[in-house]
Amino acid sequence: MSDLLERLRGRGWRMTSQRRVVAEVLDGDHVHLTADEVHARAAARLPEISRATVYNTLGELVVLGEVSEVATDGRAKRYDPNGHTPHQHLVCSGCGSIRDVRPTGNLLAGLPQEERFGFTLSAVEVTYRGLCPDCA
Amino acid sequence: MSDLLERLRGRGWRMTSQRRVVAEVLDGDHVHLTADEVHARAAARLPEISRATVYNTLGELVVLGEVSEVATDGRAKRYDPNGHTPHQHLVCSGCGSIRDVRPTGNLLAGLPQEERFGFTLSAVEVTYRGLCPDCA
DNA sequence: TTCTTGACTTGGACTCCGTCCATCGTAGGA
DNA sequence: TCCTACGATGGACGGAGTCCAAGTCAAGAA
Ligand SMILES: [Mn+2]
Ligand SMILES: [Mn+2]
Ligand SMILES: [Zn+2]
Ligand SMILES: [Zn+2]
Repeated sequence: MSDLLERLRGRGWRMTSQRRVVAEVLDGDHVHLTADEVHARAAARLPEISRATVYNTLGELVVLGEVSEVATDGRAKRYDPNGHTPHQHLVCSGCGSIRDVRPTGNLLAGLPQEERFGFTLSAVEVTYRGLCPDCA
Repeated sequence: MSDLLERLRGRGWRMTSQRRVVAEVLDGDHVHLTADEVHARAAARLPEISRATVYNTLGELVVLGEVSEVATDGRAKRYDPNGHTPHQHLVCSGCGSIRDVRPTGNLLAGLPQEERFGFTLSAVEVTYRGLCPDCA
């Protein structure tokens, strides 16, 4: 994602300091931050950045496929900078921590034709739940 | 779920008209209603029932395992009366409709040991996304 | 370099979903 | 029938996210 800014410029984005800072925050550790966490980290570099702009920018990055949204529960959505490498999530039922995981096999294949009810499948999201070593 | 009321009585539930009505609403079609939809249907039979009571009762039913919560997006949670038969969901990206589906195979088996990071797995949720025949 | 303009940002109001709480009512046992 | 602890009520409250009118500024034009 280091060339994210290039790709955005290539797509005609006006490169503002706000967008740059949000992109840099996501470019750091591959964790799964909430919008407010992104805002807090962005504000550390650019104090006046508004929540609305963080939401706008995250939404744009999602549409562009650079970032994906993860909604594991009824809490705040988390933003996943790992947008280009398909993967699934392992969520701790205790502390809520999230790990990226790569299950084997074709997940779509698990749903037999007669269970598809005429739908055109496009994606599968799998959430594995359990207790992490610390919470066990 | 027709004997739900029996099971609840057996668990020491005080049987109020409110709880009875909420259970009856869920006992109808096996659809996936939001809490407010449950409230609307319950209020058709018992006009004074409050939203708080609907939320309380749904929460209790979830804890008892009679009903499960489904959070497919950032919108309102949906309540699934199909609590005793494990199944997954097929969600239309167009209209948001939800169907119960039963994938084949052991879903937990898809996550190899070295991808479990010491977690003790307890459940897997799979959401298949695509377009329903109407939206395609 | 300066000018111009429409894309972008801002902050606050607003909505939606859900929780909390003080108070009132009642199911069900004595 | 009476008592009382459990449950219901509704209104205040909170978190997450959206919307909007007004102000700002990135970047192309000259
Ligand atoms: Mn991820
Ligand atoms: Mn279901
Ligand atoms: Zn944990
Ligand atoms: Zn549809």
